[in-house]
Amino acid sequence: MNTKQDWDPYARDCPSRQLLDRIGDRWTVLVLGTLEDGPLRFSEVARRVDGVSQKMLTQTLRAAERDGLVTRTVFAEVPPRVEYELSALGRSLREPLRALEAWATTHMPDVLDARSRAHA
Amino acid sequence: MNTKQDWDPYARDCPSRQLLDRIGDRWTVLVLGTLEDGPLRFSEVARRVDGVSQKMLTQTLRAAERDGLVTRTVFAEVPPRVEYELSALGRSLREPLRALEAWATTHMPDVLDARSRAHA
DNA sequence: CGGAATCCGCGAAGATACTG
DNA sequence: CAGTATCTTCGCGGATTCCG
Repeated sequence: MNTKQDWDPYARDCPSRQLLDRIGDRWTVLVLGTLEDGPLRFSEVARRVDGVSQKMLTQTLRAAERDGLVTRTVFAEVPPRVEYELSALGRSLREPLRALEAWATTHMPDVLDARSRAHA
Repeated sequence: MNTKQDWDPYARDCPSRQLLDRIGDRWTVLVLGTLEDGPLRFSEVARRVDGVSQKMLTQTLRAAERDGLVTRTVFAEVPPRVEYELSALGRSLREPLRALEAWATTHMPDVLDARSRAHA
C-alpha cells in the first residue's frame, strides 16, 4: 500500500498542489487541448483558444515547457517560426484530461439545471 | 461527428468553460476530495484542507452546492451542526478527479525533474 | 512572426472582527 | 460551531508598445 507515493495535495507545501494549480489555471488545459492533434505554431494556438491574450499564452506555454509538458522548437527562418508540441509527459496527461472533458460534456446539463433551481 | 455535444470550451462564452474554471479553482477539487468517504462538518473539512480560509471554504462549498455537487444539511442543535455530503452528481465527478490525482502523483517526479533541468 | 517589457485596473483571496 | 461583514492587499490578466 505504501508503494503509493505519499504526495499529499492536502498539505499546503506539497508540490502536487502546485500541479493542481497548474492544471487548474485558466488556460493550460485549453492550450494542451489544442496540441492534441499535433504541433502548432504560436499564432495557431492563439487563434484556437478564444479570448487568450498574447501575454497569457506565452506564460502558459512557458510554464508548460518548464514542467516538461510541451516542447518548443524554433526554426531559423524569416519570418520566424516556433512550434509547440506535446511531450510524452504531456500526452500522458491528455487521458485524465479527456475523462474530465467527458464528464463535463455529459453532466453539464445537470449542473446548469442545479444552478437554475438554486436561483429560484 | 456532430453526435458529440457541441459544448466547446474553446469558445469564450460556453458554459463548459465555466466548469473548467470551477474545477480549476484552487479549492474545489480538494474539498470534494475530503468528502469522498462520507459527510463531514464544516470544521472537519477546514481542518483537512490545509491553508484554506473560512471565507474561501464557505465560497467553495456554496458554489459546489449551487452546482449540485454537494448537499448541505443543517441540524437544529446547539451548538449548530452543518454537514456537507457529495450528491450523486458530485460522486460521479470523483472518478475523473481521481484519474487526475493519480496522474499527478504518478508523474510528479517527472515534472519536478523537468523543472530542475529548466532552471539550469 | 513571436515574443519581451511596461503600465495598470480590478477582482480574488487573506486577515480580522463580529453574530445567530 | 458555522458562518457573515468589512477592509485591504496582491497579483492575475488585459492593453499597449517595442524588439530580433
